Amino acid sequence: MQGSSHDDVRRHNLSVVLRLVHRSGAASRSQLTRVTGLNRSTIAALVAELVDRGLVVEREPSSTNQVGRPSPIVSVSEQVVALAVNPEIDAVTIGIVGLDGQVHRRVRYPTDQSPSVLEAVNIAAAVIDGMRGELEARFKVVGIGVAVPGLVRAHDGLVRHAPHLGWIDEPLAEMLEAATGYPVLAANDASLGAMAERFFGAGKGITDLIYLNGGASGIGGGMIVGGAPAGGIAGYAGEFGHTRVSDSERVDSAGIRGTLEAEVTRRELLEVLGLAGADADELEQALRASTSPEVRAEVNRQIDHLAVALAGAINILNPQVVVLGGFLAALLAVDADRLRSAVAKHSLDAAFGTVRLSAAELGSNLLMIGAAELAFEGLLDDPAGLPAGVPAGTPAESP
Amino acid sequence: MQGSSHDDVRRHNLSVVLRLVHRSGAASRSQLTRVTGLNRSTIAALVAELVDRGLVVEREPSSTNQVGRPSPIVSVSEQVVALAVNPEIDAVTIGIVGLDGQVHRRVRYPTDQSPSVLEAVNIAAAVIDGMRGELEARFKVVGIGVAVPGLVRAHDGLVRHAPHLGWIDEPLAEMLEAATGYPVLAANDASLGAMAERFFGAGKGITDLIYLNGGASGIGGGMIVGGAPAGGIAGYAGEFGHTRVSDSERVDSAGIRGTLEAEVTRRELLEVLGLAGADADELEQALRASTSPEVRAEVNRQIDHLAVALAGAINILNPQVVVLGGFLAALLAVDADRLRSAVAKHSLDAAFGTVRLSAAELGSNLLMIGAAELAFEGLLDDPAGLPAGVPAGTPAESP
DNA sequence: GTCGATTTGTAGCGTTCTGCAACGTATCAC
DNA sequence: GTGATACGTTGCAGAACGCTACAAATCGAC
Repeated sequence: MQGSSHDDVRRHNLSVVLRLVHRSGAASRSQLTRVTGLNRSTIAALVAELVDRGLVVEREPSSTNQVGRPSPIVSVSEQVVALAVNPEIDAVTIGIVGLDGQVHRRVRYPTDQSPSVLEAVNIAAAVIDGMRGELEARFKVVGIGVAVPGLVRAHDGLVRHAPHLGWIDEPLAEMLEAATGYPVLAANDASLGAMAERFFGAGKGITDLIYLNGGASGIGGGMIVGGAPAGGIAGYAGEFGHTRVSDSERVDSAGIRGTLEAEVTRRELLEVLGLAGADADELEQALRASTSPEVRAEVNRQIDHLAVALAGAINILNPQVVVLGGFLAALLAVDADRLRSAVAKHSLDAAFGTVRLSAAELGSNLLMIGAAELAFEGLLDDPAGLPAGVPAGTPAESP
Repeated sequence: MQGSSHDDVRRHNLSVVLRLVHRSGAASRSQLTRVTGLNRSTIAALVAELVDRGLVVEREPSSTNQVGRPSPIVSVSEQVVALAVNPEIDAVTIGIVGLDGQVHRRVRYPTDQSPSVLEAVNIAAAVIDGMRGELEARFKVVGIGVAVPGLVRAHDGLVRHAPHLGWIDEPLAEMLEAATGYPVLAANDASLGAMAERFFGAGKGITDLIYLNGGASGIGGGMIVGGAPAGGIAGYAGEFGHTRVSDSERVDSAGIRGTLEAEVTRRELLEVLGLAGADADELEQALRASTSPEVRAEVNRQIDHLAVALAGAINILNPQVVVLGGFLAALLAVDADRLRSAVAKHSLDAAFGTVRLSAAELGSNLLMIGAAELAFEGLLDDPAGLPAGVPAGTPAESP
């Protein structure tokens, strides 16, 4: 419950302008005046300050087809980037992501076995050190965002429990910060996926959204509630995978019976298809192509269970859009009608009537964009907070 | 995505100060400076404006036991009230609620049968007309808030579906506004209950909270997510009653099978106890007193099903507190340990570890306070928005 | 190609609100 | 009573935005 003063007004307005160009990619100054409701002269001053700080650039408009003096186009500076890190069971992926959402570079560093925290940190730090020349020459790095497949405590980036990596209570953010010298934030991968889809994917402009992702190791999710990412009190929110959907004895990765994650699995789809492995696109292709009644039965079984979980979430959250990623998107693609009517059977008409079921749009860049967004958040909240025009600090010694 | 100007700063600061005294009941000016971070002189000016507008009053502190010049105590004016209306299956309740959360008056108008919208509006309007003399002499009325047992569209107060009242697509707010001349807002009763408990009851100061209420006609709920009431895209959020908790064939009021509302019912508790009817306290007494194994078995069955729904909600929302009202509070009171361990069995340790399970505290005033809060919301957001001035019939101020 | 209409950038001024510093005042402890 | 402390009060300065007037750039009509 804080009061605000003039400094806050300026900060807020800078933040609003930077967020707008961050999300839209580019906007004319006159568009900014209309959207923000601020005065022309104020927008001019705000944009000038953002240009000074090296966060945005102005360029002449190309051809407007409009009467009147042309308004300069404001777009995000291509030099401002965040680093994205995503440790997985078989690799650590590191990326350079621009403030405009563009993924400049992505390095996937495969590991023989599931990496320990120390290994993951060392890999990330080594890759980042390798890029440091490029980063310092061409870019201004605001920080590092880490997408972790597990529960992450929001405020300090402690990994409480990442079952598939076998991590428990690991101070990941702290370690990576010490190893690289950049500020580090970490969050659950699916929550970041939700944020990415919301801003740059299937949920553009949506204020209430549920995102569910199906991966090799289970089902995770995230939500946007009332326009803000909902993390819960400690950042553990969004665990849709452990929602109960049946009375069966199957257990999930957390040992809970009859849950979504226990009933709806990528592994079983691959098995019934007779495939050893497949990426998301291949799986979807195979499911569509198959005419086997066994495959069909398994797909139907999984769709029906997925529907129960979705209906429950929809009844509780009344969202506008449900975004499905990974193999859940494949289930939607194969039989959207069945999924829709199954959800309808378990949900309230009023709440489900307006819901759109969408497949995720961002594909393999999803987590890079989401993690980067996490790192950008501080800058977007307070564009004047960081020192203007100065790249991030010096590297510290490795642990 | 709006910019802010000077007017907004002032409005925001007035709003912050009024909200603080609204929730705390009273605070010294020096406390306000500390909490808001604003300057002494600014607080003085803000409080002076709120006093001018008749929204708060200042009084001399009684005994501070502190060195230094005593700071005036700022508290909400007792003249500012909202009207609360709650149509139910067997009565319409109307109340006068102060900005300090005090319920000045409550009138329960019983009906022979479930009232139609028109009847409910007419009853409310008649009762309010009856109070009008008092209202105009002693109070300043900011508006009417209605707590409806059903789905209500947030922005215009249309009752989409109130199953127990048999209302479908009724423009309740509009009708009551026309009948009384006061601005009217309406929302789901359980969502308002969540808000009331959050500000004045078991969830004081909590930012992430789930509220579930068990009534004669079913189970409703509401949530506070990240400090804000979560209504979803149309205000239908919080329907925990229709969460699936078993594979059984029992159906709930919406015709959905195996849901919380189908399995956990007040009626069955009364039946097994051999009671014809009982209020919440009597039911709790009877359950505690009973030694019958049948009663025990039914209680356990209901607790176990309730636990599934709570666990699902906790996994998804990661709240700090779960507040149970109505007969659900009785289940908690009878065997909190069983409920706790049953929830633990279905939820993630990290998410459930920190959750407090509480009984609702506000009892019979819950919906009056919640509905009034809805009506106050506009005033709290913009204390200067309504015409300034002194309520009618106020004695002239001394020179 | 010139002229008017339209839209937007730019510069200077005024308004509003908050912060700050100095001073006044009420209470407590001795 | 006297000093210390905390807070209210007053006057002034600074910061940010809106407003107005003017300049500039584009389009369309003739």
